[in-house]
Amino acid sequence: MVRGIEGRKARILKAIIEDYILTAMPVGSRTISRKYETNLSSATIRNEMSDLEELGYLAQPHVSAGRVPSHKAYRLYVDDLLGASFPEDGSAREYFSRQVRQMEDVITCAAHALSEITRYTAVVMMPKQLDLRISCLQLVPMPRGNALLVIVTDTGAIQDTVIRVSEALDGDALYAISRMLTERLAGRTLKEVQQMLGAYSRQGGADARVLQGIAALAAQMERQNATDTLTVGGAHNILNYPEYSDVEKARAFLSVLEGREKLMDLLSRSQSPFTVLIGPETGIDEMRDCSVVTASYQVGAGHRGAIGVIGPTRMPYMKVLSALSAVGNTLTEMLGETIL
Amino acid sequence: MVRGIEGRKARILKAIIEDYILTAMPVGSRTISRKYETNLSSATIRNEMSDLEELGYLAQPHVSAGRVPSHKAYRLYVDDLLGASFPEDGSAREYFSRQVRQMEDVITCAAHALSEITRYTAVVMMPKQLDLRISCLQLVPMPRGNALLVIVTDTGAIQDTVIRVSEALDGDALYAISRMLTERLAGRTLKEVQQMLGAYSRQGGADARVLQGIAALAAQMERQNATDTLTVGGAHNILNYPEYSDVEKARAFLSVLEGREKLMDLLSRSQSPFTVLIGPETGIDEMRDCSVVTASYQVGAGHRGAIGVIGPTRMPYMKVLSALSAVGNTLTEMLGETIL
DNA sequence: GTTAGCACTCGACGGTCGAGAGTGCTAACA
DNA sequence: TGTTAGCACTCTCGACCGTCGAGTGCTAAC
Repeated sequence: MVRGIEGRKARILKAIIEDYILTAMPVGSRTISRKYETNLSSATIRNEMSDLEELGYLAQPHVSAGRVPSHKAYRLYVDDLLGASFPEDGSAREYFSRQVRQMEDVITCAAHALSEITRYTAVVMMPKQLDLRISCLQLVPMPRGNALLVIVTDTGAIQDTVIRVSEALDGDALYAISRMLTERLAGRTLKEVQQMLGAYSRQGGADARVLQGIAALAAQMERQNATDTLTVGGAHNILNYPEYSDVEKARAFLSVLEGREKLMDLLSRSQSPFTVLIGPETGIDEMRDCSVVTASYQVGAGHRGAIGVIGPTRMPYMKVLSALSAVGNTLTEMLGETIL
Repeated sequence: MVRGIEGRKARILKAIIEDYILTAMPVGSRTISRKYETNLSSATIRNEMSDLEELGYLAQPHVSAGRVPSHKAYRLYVDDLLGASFPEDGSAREYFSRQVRQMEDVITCAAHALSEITRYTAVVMMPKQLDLRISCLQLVPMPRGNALLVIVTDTGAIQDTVIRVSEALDGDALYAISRMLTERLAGRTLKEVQQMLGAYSRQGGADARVLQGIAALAAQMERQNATDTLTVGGAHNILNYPEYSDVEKARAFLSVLEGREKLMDLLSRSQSPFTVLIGPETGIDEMRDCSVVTASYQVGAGHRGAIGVIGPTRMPYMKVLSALSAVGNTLTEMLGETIL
């Protein structure tokens, strides 16, 4: 324990917190005396607990119940943990074995991995990327007068869509068009492309469809990249914990997850390397019994994304930090490989 | 009501079912007398209800509670509905406005639409496609020595992945390779491609990476298409209904949704145009208080997929059928356009 | 065939009571 | 001065009980 509390008191507080994390039940003096501080009697523990309560670290649901750690106690406990080092969860990488297509897939994969490792709700945020520039543009022939329009940006982001083209165009013709388009559009930002093509396609003509398709795809791509993307995994893991055995509370919690704004806000407050928000610190009423543990990860040059775990305040922070650390590193690695 | 029950009894039973659907509370004789059959006294209704109970259409939770429809009653009610015509939900199309990339996106979109319209859990199944043949194969240049490998099949399915290539290869070179590969591989099944390339890539050499990439992508594509794909939307809508106000039940329900096998089974029993499985008919214990309403939709030539809604037995079947009908048709249309 | 009336049943609700858990306080002890 | 045993006290929880009200089934009259 960092400060404010010395040796024995600190040990007792820690024991109470850890027992409460395991059992979710108010911890009595006798439990501590038997399981943790076997050389002290329950009466002694009681005196210490009484002190700790006065200091604001413990609370009693009612007079004849045991003690429950306060948010202040968790704060102390977590700050202590964050100062120490913790092992990286070795099993994390296994969860990434599935097919990974591009950024979005990696993100989704990470969210699932994190929620499966921790058994809590996981959130992964991908930072927005502004002013993407087109690096390449290609039409791939498809059956029956369709073509797949693929746009690749300088950052390696990919977006594609199926458009209709004249049936007369074969692969070579489509490639010729692709080449010409790439020549004219490479290096332009998505916004510029939209403006340029807006003018063209209003003229109508044979290949207006292609140009319209490009403009639409560019617009969509920009829209998608201008906002931070957020993925949630294991949303209903929360039902596994007695804190949310009340359906109303669980529903409220899940609603917050659905309306992404508040989550965004939480993750954007993530600082490097780890941030822990406990209960009321989240600023979200439906999460007053939750903690949010976040870590940031590196995406290419300078961009930072964030990953986080949301669970009851009474969560095994050590394990969660290990998992976050592992998933965050894996993420940085994978995104470095495929994208940067 | 189709058979077994004549005029007034049928009307009363219908009234009971519809009231129960609205309120989720046992329906008393007085309620029916006042709200539905105002020209009959509650005593008369009581007599009829007593008959209906003897016939197995109603049940009493306890002697002084009202009556609750049995599964047999729902069966009758639903069979009656299925015989009639119902309006198509006009608002369905609005939900499809988002970006739609290819089959998977359409499926996801449909699941969300369906769950938002009905406020229940929606499932959408895409049928497996065996023996896909390659129609085109193309490498799109990406920054920093990467390329996007795109495979298009004759059915219009698309799969892509990022692979590393020699930095010396520019767009034209990649197109030349693409052309050659397409020439050699077009018309082959994914399995054949894997076999052919397995041999090549073992030889090593400069472009072994490309061939390996193709083989891997083909393998993945086949894996993905060989199994039916399933998407679930609005899973936790179930929490909105008093039938699942017990967290344990809700959890069990959500677990069934996660382990997809049982869902697959349910959807594969879907017959054209609509199928309704009531409570125990689902064969899933965790869903004994649920009904599953499914519809099938057309995917291209001959293939049929299925969409479904899962909610409490006491659901407004009429509305659900309307929604299914609308989403199913939209789906057929969209897949017809872009894929077929 | 329908209805009013009435006795009856059963769950929901609120109150009471005893058991058990855990506390705080006090006094004795090292 | 710190630790501990002992004890009275408080509070929750489950069991039990009586009341209330909803809804039924039955009977007799229309």
